Amino acid sequence: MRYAEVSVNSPAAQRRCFSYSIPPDLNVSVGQAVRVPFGSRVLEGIVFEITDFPAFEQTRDIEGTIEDKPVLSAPYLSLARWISDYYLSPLFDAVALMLPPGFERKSLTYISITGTATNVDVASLSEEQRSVMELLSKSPRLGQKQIDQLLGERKARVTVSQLINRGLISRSYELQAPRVKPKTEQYYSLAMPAQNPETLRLVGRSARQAALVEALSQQSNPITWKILSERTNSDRATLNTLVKKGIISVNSTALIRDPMADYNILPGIPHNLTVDQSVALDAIKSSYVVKQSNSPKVFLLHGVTGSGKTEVYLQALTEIIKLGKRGIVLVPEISLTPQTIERFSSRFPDRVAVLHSHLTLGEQYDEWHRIKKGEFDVVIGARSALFAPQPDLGLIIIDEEHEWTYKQNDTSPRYHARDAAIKLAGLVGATVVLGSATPDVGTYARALHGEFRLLSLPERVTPTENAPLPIVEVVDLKDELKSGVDGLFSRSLKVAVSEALSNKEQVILFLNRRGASTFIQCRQCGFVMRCRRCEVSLTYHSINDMLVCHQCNYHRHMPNICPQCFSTKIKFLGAGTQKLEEEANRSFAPARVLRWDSDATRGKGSHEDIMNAFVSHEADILIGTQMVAKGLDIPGVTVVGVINADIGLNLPHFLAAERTFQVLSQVAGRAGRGPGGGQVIFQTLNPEHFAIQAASKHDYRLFYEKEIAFRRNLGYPPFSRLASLVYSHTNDTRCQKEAERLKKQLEVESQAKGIGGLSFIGPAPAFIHRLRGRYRWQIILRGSDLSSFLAQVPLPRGWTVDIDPVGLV
DNA sequence: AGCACGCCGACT
DNA sequence: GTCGGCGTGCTC
Repeated sequence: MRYAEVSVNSPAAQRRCFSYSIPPDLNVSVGQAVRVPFGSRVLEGIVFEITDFPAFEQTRDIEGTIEDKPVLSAPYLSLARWISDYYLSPLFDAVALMLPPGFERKSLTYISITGTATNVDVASLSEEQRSVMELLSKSPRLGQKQIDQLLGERKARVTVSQLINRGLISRSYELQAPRVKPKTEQYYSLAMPAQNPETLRLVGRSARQAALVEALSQQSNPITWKILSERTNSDRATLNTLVKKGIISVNSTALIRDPMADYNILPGIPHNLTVDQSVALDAIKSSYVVKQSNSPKVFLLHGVTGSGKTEVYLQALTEIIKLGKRGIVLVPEISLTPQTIERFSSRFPDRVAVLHSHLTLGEQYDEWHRIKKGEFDVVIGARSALFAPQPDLGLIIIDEEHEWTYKQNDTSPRYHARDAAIKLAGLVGATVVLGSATPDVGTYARALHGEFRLLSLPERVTPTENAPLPIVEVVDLKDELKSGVDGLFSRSLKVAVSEALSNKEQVILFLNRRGASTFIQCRQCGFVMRCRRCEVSLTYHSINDMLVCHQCNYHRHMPNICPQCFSTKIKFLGAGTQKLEEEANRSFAPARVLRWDSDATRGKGSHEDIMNAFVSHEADILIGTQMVAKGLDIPGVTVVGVINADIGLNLPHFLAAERTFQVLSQVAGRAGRGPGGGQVIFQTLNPEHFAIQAASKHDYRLFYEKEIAFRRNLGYPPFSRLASLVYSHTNDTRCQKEAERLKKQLEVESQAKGIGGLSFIGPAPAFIHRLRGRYRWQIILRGSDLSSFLAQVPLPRGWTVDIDPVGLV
């Protein structure tokens, strides 16, 4: 007897496999999808291992296979295992990332009437029971869902159980039918000549059938019903009859749902490389032939905006394709625009697949299967495209590797695509190229330590030879206030904008809105209220007029005067895009102002539309939040103003400075992409803050040195690892109690196991304290190997774990 | 997730 | 006494 270790599609399975026996007549191999009994139900599972000895003694038989061939290969099973172990997610959640779109199938419950139900005493039944029996008398088998709809879920479950106990009905379980299939189109042609005596005999006296046969006999090639029905006034019934009689034959042809169908791709040619680009490309190329060695196969391509990283990616892909291998390119969701897709497709016409969540399920399904067949050299997509089944994978490129969107933080598994990519590359022997103008501090540290290889592109390459990076002016808003300037625009910004407008040039005004109006800052001296222990800014809660640290739960009263300069001008800061729009209209009339944020896009159409309107100079000033910071080159823009450069600094999170630096660097890169050069103005209350200084000087190294020192002092990553544990419950007090209880338990367990270097921050209310009617409290763990420690501690229901969290939870 | 079991308060 | 509320535990 042989046994299979199966990852089962049930949250109950957690990170384990379950052991099943393989019936002798069933052919099962590793990576195959199977149907297995689980409790009273039948579930989908993936075979991880086949053994002679089961890990668990009482095994049940595998019920059957779902497809003949394995759906996952060995490296992907290993990757799923790693994701599950490292991010502490259920194994099947990790597996599900790699399955074909729509492959995951739920278990469905069906209710059928039993033989004894015919002569039942109707009077002995309750009203609900009677209504269920009545519904069942009409159709012998019903989905549990239909009964839920009739009575409401809770009542339905109870009533069904009662009827089962009385032997009147029974339950059965089945796997949901596949949600997507290959799309086919039917082509019709005559199976025998129209004038054949046999044909005439079969058609008989039917005029309609004769007309249809006649119409088809005019066609030399098989045609679709759609076209056929336009040429005749036949109906489908006639067609079906003729098919049944064997006069007409049907051919099914697969129809590919192609997301690239609407693109008109013109082939592009490689650009000449600069010296720096060539050096980078050669280094990447040389890694292709190295089998597996000590030298890292991960590269960090650090290049300022406009330094030609994409050209290096494209040529690195060309080189890997020459070796008969293929690549995957990950870009942040927001950058996955038609422009980006065209840029890659034009270099590899018809050899680029696109994968992202806005495709229909059918398109995703077809792309996935074509990728698996090896039809594409390059797959481009957002985070989850990493798991595309690209055969002979040789190169993974992650553009803008510092972007937070590479971390999945809302649903399990809470994985980071960069780290998963490095793991996958190790498993298949591929090279990884991480690219950024502002690398993640952790990534840069690994590159400096030689774990990754650092490649630099310090110069801009633009059509207008060596266009320098724009000059950034940092304006101290405290000075403006002292000089009596009221409102959102400093004197410098006003002058710059007015000049640009009179030259018929365009302006972008950037407002960093995240976390606005919840922190407290002195308008006189710029002092921000922070937690003494955590260094993060305190968040204002109007309910009790208190300031709260969202990491350690430190509370204090709202001060009336600034603790630093004793001014009374201490208050919440923050302005919305609407307010900015109004003020821009007032100050710069008659300039045309266009607002770009999530509110504006909801009403006026897509991001595309707004962007196109601005590019074609239908507006003079573009106002926006994060969205305007992303990669579009608009030659007409000569002035970029950042209204509140320091708002990001005050997010209650240790990544606040890094985030601010990244956003400001990106914004500063927006200006001066055209021949006229550009001017950037940062307005801030903290002109001397290193994140703002470094961004204004386009100096990554300056930022990095200060930031890494800060991280070292406080023991934050990369000098430690973090895990965030969030407990969610409808009752706030209970939430707090449970969080405190678990913290104590974790402290006790870590001491009992002799694990040192572990510290606990909190418990405290999570940044988003209340979400969908439930309160949330969090504990932050700091240490080195958090996954293996936490794996040993069983967490009660209601807890979620996030390893290496980014952003605010 | 689902489903069973078991333990308490409001009714025929 | 029983029905039905929901906390707890189990699924190879």
